[in-house]
Amino acid sequence: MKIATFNVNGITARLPRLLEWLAETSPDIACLQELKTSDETFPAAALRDAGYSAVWHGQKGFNGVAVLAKGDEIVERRRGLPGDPDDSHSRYLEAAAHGLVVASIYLPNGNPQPGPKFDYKLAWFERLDSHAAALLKSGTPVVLAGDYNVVPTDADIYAMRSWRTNALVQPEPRAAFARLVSSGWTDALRELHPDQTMYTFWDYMRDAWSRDAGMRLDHLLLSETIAQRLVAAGVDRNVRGLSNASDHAPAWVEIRD
DNA sequence: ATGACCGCTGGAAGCGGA
Repeated sequence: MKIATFNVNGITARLPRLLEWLAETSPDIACLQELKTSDETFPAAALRDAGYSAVWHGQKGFNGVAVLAKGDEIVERRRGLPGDPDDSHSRYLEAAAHGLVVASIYLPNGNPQPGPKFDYKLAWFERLDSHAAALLKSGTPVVLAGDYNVVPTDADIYAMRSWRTNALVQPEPRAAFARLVSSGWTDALRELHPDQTMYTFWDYMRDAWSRDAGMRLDHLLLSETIAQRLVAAGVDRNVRGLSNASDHAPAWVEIRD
């Protein structure tokens, strides 16, 4: 079974590329981020025609997350993280499909830092940490997949020089990510590819793609019973090189049945 | 090298993104 995550950077603009990618790679479950559209304008019919059921939490203009599952399997479990009733951003959606629980995560970017957006990022991370602990405690097989907006280590970015003050590489979100992983999750891409660059994002600016000036921002964290079944993990880099591409490429894991 | 690219909104330039 293949589970993927893809920050589409606008599902309206990206729909042709998204449908191509689904047809070519046929993930059983796909988590999407940055829909940048409202619930009413989510392209559910086109995805259904492509063979996928979906749950989604849209937001006009920015944010927005969805989970797709092959067939009619998907059931929504939760929209939004517990812990802050005033949080209006569409950044967390949890669903059950094909015998798993899967969450689509779009962690706040946090720039500029320091500042209120960075504080929001760290607070959101704490709420994710608490909820992830509750999921682990339940014993359910879980995949937490999405755009964490964290470059975990210096090995996950082409160069630190022009990003040193950026929220993506600060010690606090890095520590939060490391703490989350060490609480019982497996960072699937790093687990199977400890020494390779596994970039998932290349900036539109400064010819980042052609220079391979990328970074690893999109992660799939596996609970223990899923991690034991992990057989492959990768990034569909070619998707980033297409015309009208998102600035992220899909990342995926293959789980033994 | 603080470089100027995208998508979206609104109906122009500005915001948010990373």
